[in-house]
Amino acid sequence: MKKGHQVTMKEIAKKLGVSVSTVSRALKDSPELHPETKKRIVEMAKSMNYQYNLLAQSLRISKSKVLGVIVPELTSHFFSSNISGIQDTAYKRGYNIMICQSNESFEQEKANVRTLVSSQVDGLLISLSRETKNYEHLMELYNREIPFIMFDRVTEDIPVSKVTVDDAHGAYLAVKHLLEQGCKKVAYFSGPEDLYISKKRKEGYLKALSEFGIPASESKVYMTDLTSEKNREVTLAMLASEDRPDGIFAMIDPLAIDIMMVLKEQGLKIPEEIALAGFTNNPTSAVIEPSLTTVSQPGYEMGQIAANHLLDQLDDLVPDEPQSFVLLTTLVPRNSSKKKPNA
Amino acid sequence: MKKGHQVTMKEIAKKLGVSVSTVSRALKDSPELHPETKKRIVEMAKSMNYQYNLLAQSLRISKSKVLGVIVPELTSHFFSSNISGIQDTAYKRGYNIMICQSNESFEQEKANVRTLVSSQVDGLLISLSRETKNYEHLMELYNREIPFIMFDRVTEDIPVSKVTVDDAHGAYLAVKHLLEQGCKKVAYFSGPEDLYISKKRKEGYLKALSEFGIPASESKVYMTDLTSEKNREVTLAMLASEDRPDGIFAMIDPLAIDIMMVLKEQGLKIPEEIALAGFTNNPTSAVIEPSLTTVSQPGYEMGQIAANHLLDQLDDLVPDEPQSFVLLTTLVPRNSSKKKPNA
DNA sequence: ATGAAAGCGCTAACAA
DNA sequence: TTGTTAGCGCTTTCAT
Repeated sequence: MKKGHQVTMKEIAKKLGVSVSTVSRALKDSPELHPETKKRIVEMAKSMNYQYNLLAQSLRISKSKVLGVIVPELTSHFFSSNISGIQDTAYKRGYNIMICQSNESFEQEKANVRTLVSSQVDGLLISLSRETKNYEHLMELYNREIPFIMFDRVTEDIPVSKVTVDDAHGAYLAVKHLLEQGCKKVAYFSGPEDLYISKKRKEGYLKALSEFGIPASESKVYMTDLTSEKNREVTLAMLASEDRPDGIFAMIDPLAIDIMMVLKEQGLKIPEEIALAGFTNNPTSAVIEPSLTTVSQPGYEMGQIAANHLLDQLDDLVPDEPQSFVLLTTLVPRNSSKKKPNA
Repeated sequence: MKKGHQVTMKEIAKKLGVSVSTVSRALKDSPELHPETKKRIVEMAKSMNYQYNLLAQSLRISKSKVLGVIVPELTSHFFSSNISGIQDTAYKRGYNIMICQSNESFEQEKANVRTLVSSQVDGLLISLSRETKNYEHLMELYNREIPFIMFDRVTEDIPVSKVTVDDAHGAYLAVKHLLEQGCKKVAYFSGPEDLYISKKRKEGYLKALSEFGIPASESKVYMTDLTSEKNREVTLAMLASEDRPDGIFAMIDPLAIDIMMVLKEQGLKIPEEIALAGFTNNPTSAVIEPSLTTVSQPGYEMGQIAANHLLDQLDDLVPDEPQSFVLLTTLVPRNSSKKKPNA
């Protein structure tokens, strides 16, 4: 299937007996043009159904007005919120976005970076895959001075701007809340150890424990690769453990929900026998039963801020020095943790 | 912030004392080249950190290898599944995707079409906004012979390929199931009347009723604009109605879930007093309580099929005639409707 | 097996 | 106020 012919400036010029530059100027609404000529050209363009060729412009001005976005997966509500924020913001500022998903694969992520760079995106917004522990591909972007920033799944090893939430504090709020509800033995269910958010949220967990004078124990930290199978397996292992926890803080909501399913299936009362809190505030968490206590993470706003900052950098509206944006999280107490009626 | 310099073929050519055409041929692995020259060039390119400029290629060959995608919203699980399928497929076949969201606005959708066309996408995949009742912008694409196809939210007024599910049949399955469970008065909760899926699913609803010898009544059809407020309002109106339904088929899961919330809040037993079924099979539906009976709609596969078909058209692998892909849906019976233990 | 040259559609410095 | 010209980075036909 071949595309139909597209009208070019050249054709408009010919029809009107003017030069292409004049057409270009008229269509750009340049002031140094006779209003009459401008009018004729604009009208002719409209009548010929002229459509600007952004590709040609991009090549000429060495700017594509396209932002590349790489996320681990498109179907997670959190990431699609991010993208939504990025897309709306970019669009408002005259940019389009090109999207890739790494599917949590390091190799795929590297390939994504490559194609987006080849496509001449003006900048990139990246959220790292679970597998990414080596940052050479990012270092290369950095060395080649291709503007990019990271969000949510970031690394501190690369000196670029980052947009995250106060992961440690959010986790602290959740765990503190569980302790305030009377939990004595709170477990932390964590994703892969080297994930930035796994670490940060653990910090908050430990801080809350220590504040309540509870000695931390590695036996209360449960690690999963975040697949449903593993989540289930680890939860069952926890239930079978000698010193069964009476409260759980899960690193992300989907994990918390998997845990909840197992607890319910095993006939445990939530929150009476075991309280539960997550992190993200996915839509599901509000409607599940019992409703899930969680920490809200403003995905859409993160996307907006990330995109605006990157575009500000591109437009030299802000200094080039990397900046860190840390968004606030808030605790959303719900029934999965409320042991006390007044809480 | 300015981007760093990018190496071009010209520079490689100069360094090696060959012509640009030779470099181009080497990098394309053209057979009519001395293997030795080819090797030298490829190695030089690597050592100079050469990155292909897809933009320049696109302009030259009049193909961007980019697909444009327009969806009503990015954050819905169904649409992000579609996009995921489209992205994976496109990527595998050497294409990138550019994404826009219409935010359910007709004006925005028209603007999206315009920018994507300006960006010289090779083809478009479109799912219509709720507001779209006028198809001139699509007709223009059609007349300008820009390949595009529609998915999920389609219109029959434009002769292009479409990817949908058997909406009517899926709805029929759901309603039949409710009737088999003993419901006597089944209501249909519908989105905006002129939406393709509203109409199709109503067809299925009516068919099931007639098969069970139940006279259809417009008073059992409840219309909402799908906002949570309106959903709630309409549900309350239904509960207050004289002849209260004992079963509800909701056009999409999010609507079903809003309805469920109101029913639970009003103290109604689901499914005993009122049974409920949705359509889409969102992840939430499986974990909510009671779990929601629904019709599964393969979003990812729809995206794959849509993208593959469009690319097949672009590559002349299939005839240009519009084709309709109707994917099968299956009933997913869950607790929100199971009145009989053996069902 | 390789090079020269034209050109994709546009912009912008320079000329007139 | 408008035109001429060169060129963005690449591909491809036509020579050699």
